[in-house]
Amino acid sequence: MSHLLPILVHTPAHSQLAGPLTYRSELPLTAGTLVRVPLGQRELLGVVWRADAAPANTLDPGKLRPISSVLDGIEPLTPAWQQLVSFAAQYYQRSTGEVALAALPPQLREINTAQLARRLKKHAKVASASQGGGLDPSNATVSIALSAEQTCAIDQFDTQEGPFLLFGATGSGKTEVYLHTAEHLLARDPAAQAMVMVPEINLTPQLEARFQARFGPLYGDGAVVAMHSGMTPAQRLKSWLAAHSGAARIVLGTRMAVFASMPQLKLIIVDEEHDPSYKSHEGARYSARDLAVYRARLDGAKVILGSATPSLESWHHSRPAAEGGRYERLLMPSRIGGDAAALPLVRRVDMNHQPKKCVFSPPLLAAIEQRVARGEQSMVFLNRRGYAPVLHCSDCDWKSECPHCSAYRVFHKIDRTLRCHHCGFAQQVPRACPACGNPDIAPIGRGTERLEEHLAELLRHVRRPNSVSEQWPEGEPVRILRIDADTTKLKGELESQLARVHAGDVDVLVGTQMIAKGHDFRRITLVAAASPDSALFSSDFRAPERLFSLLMQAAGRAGRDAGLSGQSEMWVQTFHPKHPLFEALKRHDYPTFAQTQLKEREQAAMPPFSFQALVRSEARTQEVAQGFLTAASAAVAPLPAFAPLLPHITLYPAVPMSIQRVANVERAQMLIESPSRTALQRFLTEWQAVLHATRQQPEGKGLIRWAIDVDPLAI
DNA sequence: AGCACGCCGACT
DNA sequence: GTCGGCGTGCTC
Repeated sequence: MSHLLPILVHTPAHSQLAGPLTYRSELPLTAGTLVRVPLGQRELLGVVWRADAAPANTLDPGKLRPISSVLDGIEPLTPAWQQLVSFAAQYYQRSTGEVALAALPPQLREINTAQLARRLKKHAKVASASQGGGLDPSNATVSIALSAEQTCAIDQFDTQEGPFLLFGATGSGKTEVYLHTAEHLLARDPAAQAMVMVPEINLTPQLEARFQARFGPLYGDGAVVAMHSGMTPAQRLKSWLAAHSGAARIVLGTRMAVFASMPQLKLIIVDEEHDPSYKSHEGARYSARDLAVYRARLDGAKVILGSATPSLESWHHSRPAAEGGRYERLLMPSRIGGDAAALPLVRRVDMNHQPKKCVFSPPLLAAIEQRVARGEQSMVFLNRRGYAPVLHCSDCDWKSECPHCSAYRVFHKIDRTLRCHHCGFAQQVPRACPACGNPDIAPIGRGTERLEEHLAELLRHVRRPNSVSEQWPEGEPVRILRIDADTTKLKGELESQLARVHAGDVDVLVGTQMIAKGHDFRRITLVAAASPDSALFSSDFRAPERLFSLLMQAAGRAGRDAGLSGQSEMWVQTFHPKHPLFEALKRHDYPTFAQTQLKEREQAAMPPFSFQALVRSEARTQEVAQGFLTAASAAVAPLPAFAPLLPHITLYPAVPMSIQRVANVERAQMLIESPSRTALQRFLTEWQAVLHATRQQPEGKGLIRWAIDVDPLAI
């Protein structure tokens, strides 16, 4: 007698195939088993979602198709993993099939059973060969002296349940705490696994190296595996199988790693938990940080969120339990190395009192020159790449608008192009104004390219004193290096450029936020934010939080070498030196900043005191994009299912997105807000059907696509 | 989402 | 005369 099984395949929520599909199988299969099934003309990877009875549905059981094959050799996915997927799909309003299959390595979807069997065989051989390399963990404990704060944090971690928010200043040794907690865990439980998440691929190599150095000798080279989108499909499959089989003890990766199958997961670490990169921007728009906390509960694992500038959400969750907090705060306010390793002095330059239109204020320039003279390194960052954000004709007022987007094309002097940073459209810079023929078209504003050029000009006469050579009898010229997305497009370029900085082959580093994050520059004693003001008055209510976090992280780049930290400085050029954000920055005082921000958020009923979702729509015209949203929200009122929900929901009008047109597609959005997460969830679940139906209505004609973003980061 | 089928414009 | 555009429709 054959069994009927509900099986998930990759089908989007807005198709009629939202739920699991039913297939026949001669053999009974447990839930979580990976199978291949026919769907139409194709054969797809599927996951058996439940082992027992198939759901009653209207399909004729005689017409159900049989499973093609079972991917034996791969253990079924665990109930906890299935629950994580179910929750994520429901919370982020996507189909379970889409989330489940997107969480599996892409190569698993393509591979057939025979290929897989071959891979597994190879895999097993390699695994058994490297097994012998491990030492006895008990006598190999690496002893690095911990600070009192680190010891205290680790003790708290050991004795409490969590979730934990590790609030530690940059340089306070958070990584060492991560290593210790993982080490304890793996030594205590020979099967236990740990997951470590970092926000960006760029940051994985250095952390991976540290974990590999610590755990490789104990558990063999295969014990630490990486998971991020920069890996080849084959590498990803390999890591996934290692994690799934339990061979990998530590999985280190970006947000996608939160879905890794780890049957013995006992510890999750989310480093730089405030970083916006943890929020996915396509497909299911999940927050890996939030899912990590949820997953920890499902798997019975402990979770640590670490940051020097936590997200206001996490900070709020870690308020005292008496006030309703749910996270334990672990505090590490001091830098390692005692008084000598003090945080850098923050200097604000009031640009109102500097020469008009100057880019580098005289005092900042003098400070940089001083560092050069002392043989120390400086770092200047500016949140805009390219040479100038706009090209402008003074005669006819022509500007370098992108023909496909509602944005200016950025002037890149290096290859004399105008490039749209939204759609990628690039052209050679015209010799004269394309509108009126005026040859005098000028760049407005500045990006990192121009900053680098300008700085080189200003420092032209400055000489480095050391290593006096015959070629440069009066000392060598200043060496400036620019690092941004343009200089690091090719693989390995970032690494080689960072290596130059570390080797001391660079005096001044210029770049975007990229250089402010994570990289551990030992010899930098001056960090400068060239022009951070724009974020102060942004319409995005999270802009101040992001700016503060960026500046704190940047400040943390300075003086990491204890011997140099006494003289390290963070410079901020601003027209608003008395702004509370900079006041708090000067004192390195995140708690006060957070308190002020949270108070404002509470008064304005914004997250984390309310819950938001965004529906975005795209069409050829703004009218269609907005019309669809308006129609879908209007359709809600007469439906009885919404009656109990509507009192708790605020539906805002449809508006164009801040960059309204990208690649000739008009974009609109609608904000939905509620003081109750549950009410918002219920509303969205009901509304999905309405949105789908609206697409079939006249108002949906011409719509390209729509998507729901729960807990959006930018509005 | 894929992949078919299906009906209208510029090419070997 | 075909190749190929993307508009509906279906897949357990």
